[in-house]
Amino acid sequence: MISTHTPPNPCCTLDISESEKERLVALFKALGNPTRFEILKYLVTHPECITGDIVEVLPIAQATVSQHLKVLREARWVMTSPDGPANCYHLNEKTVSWFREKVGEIF
Amino acid sequence: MISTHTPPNPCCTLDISESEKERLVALFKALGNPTRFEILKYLVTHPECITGDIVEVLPIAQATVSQHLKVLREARWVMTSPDGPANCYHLNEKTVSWFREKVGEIF
DNA sequence: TATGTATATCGTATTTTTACGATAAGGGAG
DNA sequence: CTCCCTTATCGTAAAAATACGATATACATA
Repeated sequence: MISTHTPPNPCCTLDISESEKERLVALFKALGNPTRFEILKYLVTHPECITGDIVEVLPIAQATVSQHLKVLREARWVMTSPDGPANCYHLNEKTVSWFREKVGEIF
Repeated sequence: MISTHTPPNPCCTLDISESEKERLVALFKALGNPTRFEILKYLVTHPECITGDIVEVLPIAQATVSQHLKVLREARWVMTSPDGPANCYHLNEKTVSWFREKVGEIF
């Protein structure tokens, strides 16, 4: 059988800047972990909850949850605001809508 | 300051099955890597290309590209069909639309 | 069947991620 | 100031991801 392949056209590429690409990869990476996905899913339905609530729901140590929350914070999937001695977590709606927009553009 | 926090309502959760969750996490994880994201981005604008085309574009070894392609295959982000002695890669449109749909449902 | 081309897989070294207990840090109550 | 509650960070061990050269596999052709 003879190959039907022709070399790809090098001119056309998606209009995504390097920094946008890095940002998107970071967002994908942050959610590419079962625990962090679970946390985000929880925050969708429990918009205002403190760290302790999340720790209670998950079967892992408090230190590990805190570490995962840090990853989600640094990826800006979530934001936090102090609530007495605790920390209140909620989705970062800006990130969510930006992510959806970009996913729509790419695919 | 007194905390304004009230315990979260445990009854409501997103309607996502365990298997759907695992599938979504795997999709996120697969794209949470700069090289694999680059490959997928390339496939969007170069719908029918062989492994060698991708290897030429990327600054990493052929073996590494092949390994990343395997991850994308196993996550079902891409499909492959033989083309002579080579392998022709293309996006898995079913996965793309399912992913978009689920992202829309969650966020 | 022997050869060349294209790609996947193997074995392995290095880096990164993940998880934990222990400890520190920040704020409110007494 | 001292105690307590909540959460973040530190130090570290184990597991997973990443990258590479070398090698195997698959296919087409002479």
